[in-house]
Amino acid sequence: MPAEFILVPEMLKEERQRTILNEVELHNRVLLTDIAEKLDVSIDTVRRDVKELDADSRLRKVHGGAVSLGFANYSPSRNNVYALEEKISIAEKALKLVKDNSVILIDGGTTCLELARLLPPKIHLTCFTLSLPVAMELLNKPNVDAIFIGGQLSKDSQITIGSNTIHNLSQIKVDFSFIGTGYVDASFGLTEFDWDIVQTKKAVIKASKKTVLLCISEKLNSQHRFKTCDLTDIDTMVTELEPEHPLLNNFRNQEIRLL
Amino acid sequence: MPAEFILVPEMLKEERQRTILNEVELHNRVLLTDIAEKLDVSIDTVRRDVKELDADSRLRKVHGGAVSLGFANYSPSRNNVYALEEKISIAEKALKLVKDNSVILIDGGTTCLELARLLPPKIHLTCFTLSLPVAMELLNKPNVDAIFIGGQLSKDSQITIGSNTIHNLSQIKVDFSFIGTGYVDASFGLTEFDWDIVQTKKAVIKASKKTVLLCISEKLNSQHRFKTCDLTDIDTMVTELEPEHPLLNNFRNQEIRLL
DNA sequence: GACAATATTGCAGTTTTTTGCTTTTTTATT
DNA sequence: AATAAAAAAGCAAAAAACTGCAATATTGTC
Repeated sequence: MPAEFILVPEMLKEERQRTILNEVELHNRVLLTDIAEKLDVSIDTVRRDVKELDADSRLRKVHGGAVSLGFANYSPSRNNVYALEEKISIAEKALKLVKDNSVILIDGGTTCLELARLLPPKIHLTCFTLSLPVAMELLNKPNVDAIFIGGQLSKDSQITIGSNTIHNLSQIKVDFSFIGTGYVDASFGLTEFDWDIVQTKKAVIKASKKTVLLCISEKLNSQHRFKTCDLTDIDTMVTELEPEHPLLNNFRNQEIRLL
Repeated sequence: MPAEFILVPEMLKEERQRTILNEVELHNRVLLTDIAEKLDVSIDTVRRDVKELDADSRLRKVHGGAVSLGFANYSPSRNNVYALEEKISIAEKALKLVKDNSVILIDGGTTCLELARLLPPKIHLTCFTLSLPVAMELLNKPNVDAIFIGGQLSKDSQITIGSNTIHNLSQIKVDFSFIGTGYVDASFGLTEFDWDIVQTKKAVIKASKKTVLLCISEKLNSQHRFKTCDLTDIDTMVTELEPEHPLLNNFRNQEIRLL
């Protein structure tokens, strides 16, 4: 810097960062260049400030600017998830079926949510979902193009259901869908407690070239009142067990891949 | 120091620190160089004073100066929504426009989220939204029939955008929509940073009989690159200010209701 | 009051931070 | 794949902070 231009810092770093934060909170999104111009400092300084604020989790740095955290740090309490270990191991196995640049659909339920959570940051996907928690999770995946299937929201299952949802599903065809189920039995197939959800799951299966069922072993050999589909409609069933495990014997003679 | 210039300290250390503290409280920040000049002591002395005051948690020392504690303080654990008080007061005012058994739409953004949050448990509504956080909130309202407008998810704004969303919006007509905006100006109208979001907001407005803008006063008289609509397209604007507040003068001669 | 022990202040030299600029690498878009 | 924009890395100048030190002030004790 030429000696004759002595810059008196008219602003402390602290103030500057406070201003940036205000701007971000206020407008949800800012450009680094705009900030630099407004504060009359170099873009580098702004970039460094934003980097710091990001490190402190005060905002989120994005290419070219920054966005407010909002609810990005939304963390549904994962502590009280039943059989989390098993579900994670299922999700890990299912993850191997997810090919880069494919088009998939992820259903609701805690096991499917784990799958969404485990998607690596670098994977490139088009991912449909009708689950609010899954959608929230997909927001954190930089290379996943997430599309939400709209419709009426079911309060307990946190997914969209109903005719609108089903119609929207009828418009798509994905490579793989990953679904959960309430109950599964080798001869009765997949069943549910709720009629609306059954209708939605049917539409999901119809919208998929291949359907993968994620299901902890505890649900095997159980059934309820409304039927989603036969086991033959499922291409792959993933449990936390080894595929050779005796508990899976009933499912072995079906035309279904165990994983 | 030459013996003939004996400087009687016209100020005790105690007084000096009191003065520094006052200055900080008054202006939220202070430069060490300014203080040194003002008190006519060396910069080192000021530095040492500030260091002490910092150690006593009376202010926070930063590079080049000091800032008041309140200024620097933030509670990351606490709900870190910017200007939460104002937004709640806006949401409370807007809530009065929400009639039982009506059909409304709630946009994304923190202010709109507060509105969703404030919906009383007993209110009976059909509520559309394209915001994931708002949808999550609506799940807690037992008597609200929530419908999610599906489409491509925008990671930053956490709302659905794009042609599919716009098409879905074209199929509905709600009594009231409650929207936010990035920027608003009396003559330039509502503007945004993001083109896709503008298109979506346009579709929202078109899908509404009446549109209510929720906007904290800090955003008044600001603008950005893409235009959502003119102020005349908005029926009611809700800020945290009294409708008679001078800051709203520019907006008074428009055909818009201030609240 | 004398005097030693302690604290305060300013100064000079050194180290650390901050900032803007340039160059290279990465990322996004067409 | 090509292009343009943004980010990262390295560099240098300047401001600020720190360190040790000497001069001075203050305090406590006799």
